[in-house]
Amino acid sequence: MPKDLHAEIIADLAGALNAWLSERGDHPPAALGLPTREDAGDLTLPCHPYARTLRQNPQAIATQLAEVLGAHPLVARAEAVAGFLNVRLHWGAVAARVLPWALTDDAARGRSDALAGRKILVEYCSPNTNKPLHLGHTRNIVLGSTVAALARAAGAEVVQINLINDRGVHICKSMLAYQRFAEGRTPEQAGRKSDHYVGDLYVQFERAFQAEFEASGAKDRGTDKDAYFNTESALGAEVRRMLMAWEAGDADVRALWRTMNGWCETGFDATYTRMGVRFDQIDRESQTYLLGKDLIAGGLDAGTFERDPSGAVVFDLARIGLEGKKAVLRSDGTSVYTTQDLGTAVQRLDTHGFDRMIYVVGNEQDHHFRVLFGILENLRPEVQGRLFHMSYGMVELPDGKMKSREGKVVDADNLMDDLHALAYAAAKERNPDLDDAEVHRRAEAIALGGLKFFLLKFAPPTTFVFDKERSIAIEGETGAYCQYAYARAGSILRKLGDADAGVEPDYAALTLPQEQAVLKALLAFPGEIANAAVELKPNLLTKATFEVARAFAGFFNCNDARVIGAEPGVSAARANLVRAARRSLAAGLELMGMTPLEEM
RNA sequence: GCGCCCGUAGCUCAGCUGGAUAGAGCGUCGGACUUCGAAUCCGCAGGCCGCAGGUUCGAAUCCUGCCGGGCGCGCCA
Repeated sequence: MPKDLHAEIIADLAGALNAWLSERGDHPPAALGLPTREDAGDLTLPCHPYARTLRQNPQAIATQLAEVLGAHPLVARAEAVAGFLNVRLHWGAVAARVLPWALTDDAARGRSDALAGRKILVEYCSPNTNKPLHLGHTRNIVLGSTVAALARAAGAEVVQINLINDRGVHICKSMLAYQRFAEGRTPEQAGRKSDHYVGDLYVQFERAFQAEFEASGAKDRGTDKDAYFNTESALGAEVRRMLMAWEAGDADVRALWRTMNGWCETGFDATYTRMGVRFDQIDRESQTYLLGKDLIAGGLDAGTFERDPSGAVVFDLARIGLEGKKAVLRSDGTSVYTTQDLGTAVQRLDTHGFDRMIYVVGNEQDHHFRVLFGILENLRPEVQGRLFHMSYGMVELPDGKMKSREGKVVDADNLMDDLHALAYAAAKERNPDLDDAEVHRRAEAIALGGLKFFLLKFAPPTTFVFDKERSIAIEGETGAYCQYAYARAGSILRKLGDADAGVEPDYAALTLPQEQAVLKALLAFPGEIANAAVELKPNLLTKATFEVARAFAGFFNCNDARVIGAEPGVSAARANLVRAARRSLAAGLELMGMTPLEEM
């Protein structure tokens, strides 16, 4: 079982403090934490909370506790300052415990049992089959796949699900455009990636509809576009006719639908492959959209739902502290989006019996998920606390937010091509004589790694502006910086060879600040990763990995801390420090779906 | 009108289950290559934590009210 050494050391010290405290009555357990002040040492305990129960001032308590810890072998110094107990660790002694652990224990690679034995479903991506994936999907995919990887590292059994929206009006628009404008051409004949080809048709439809709308003069009569589509529009009528034909199972419509969805999904698969993601389960709305009706009927009998005067079945949102009523079945008996979401969730509960189901969906649907979860908890009380909406903010462009209706989107494939081109140019400049295929391989690793790191480094709720140049930069808190640290660590070890084989490492000699910084980052790594997994905060993963990289860079550049040329025992100890850093770095990169590079 | 999210250094963002003198990256300025990769590293400067109250020994963090920005509030998906 992975061992979080940092937690263990803290628990060890806290145990001594708690023993002292409990001899003097009931007190909250000692919460040793990281100090905010740089000169306060390595661990700190505020003693103010004990002042009342011990009837002593905090400084006096801290002073006595300092004496308790002073004798501990891992403690170099314990002192009381302004009511705080500050502990400075004996880093030589700590190093002797940290490095053997960091080189072998799975915890140093981010593995934990924080979610051991749990079954976790992660639904993400959720594309529509009428246009290619865009930057928003990219954030979604990177968040979803990383959360899945983190959960797996934390010991969970993970099922990654992609729910494909493959039916509905928008699909019919592309299909109609195909019939009208495509002259039977396939994507191959048109020379287009197949999902882009379908997207082109969708745009053609929107253009034709816009022209029809403008020519109709409906706008001057005060009719907006949506209303026009649903009432007057000839194109709108055709789309609706096609949707009805689809629902009736019309053979020709179904055949075209299958073909065009196939084009889309084939194109998506290429994008997923390039991004390095893979799903365990594909759900298609064409197969799930009728689910939920039985559930509604049952809930109606049980009193969860009620029938309103028009005949629709509704859920009273007052039951979950919200206002209004949510229709779960139209008055004509047909289902709404929520109907199938309910059905799909219950089906997954029955087939998987999950402990957690995580929906990775943008924050514009926060309300929808509050309602959905509220209804589900009424229908199936056992899901309480098991449903999570991993809500995330929009990605904006340097010149404003994305608007798909205005065609103002960044296509995911094009974006990756752009980043690759930028990374390639930089790599080529650095390595003009290197084999071109190898330059491309490195450029791809830097481009995709940089993209993922950049998308993960922001807390999920944060809306941010995507910056291509920054995303592949090596300076600062970036993916390439972490890859570079990994490569430089490898460079030392290659040069070192087996020079330290059989040499007893002198860990007690690792007392330089640059060495301690690496040890600290290694110690903190597992806890951060486990936290990232449990709290659904992938930005903790980028942070923890970056901290290892940064500490290592400081060590690497320190001339007093050279591996090669140092006294043998010291050299061996430092070599193991490098190996340990490289091991944790590799783990961090892997969890983010990034490719480590031996040379850059 | 109601709900949710956000407001922190010139810029982009962490920190938000309360702890000391609020952090990181970028940018600016100044340093470090005869030595393991200078694509790096080190340092300086830079803050009414949107505003005003409240709770507390202690508030960026919790509560209330404002101000500013975003997203929602459908028998759409």
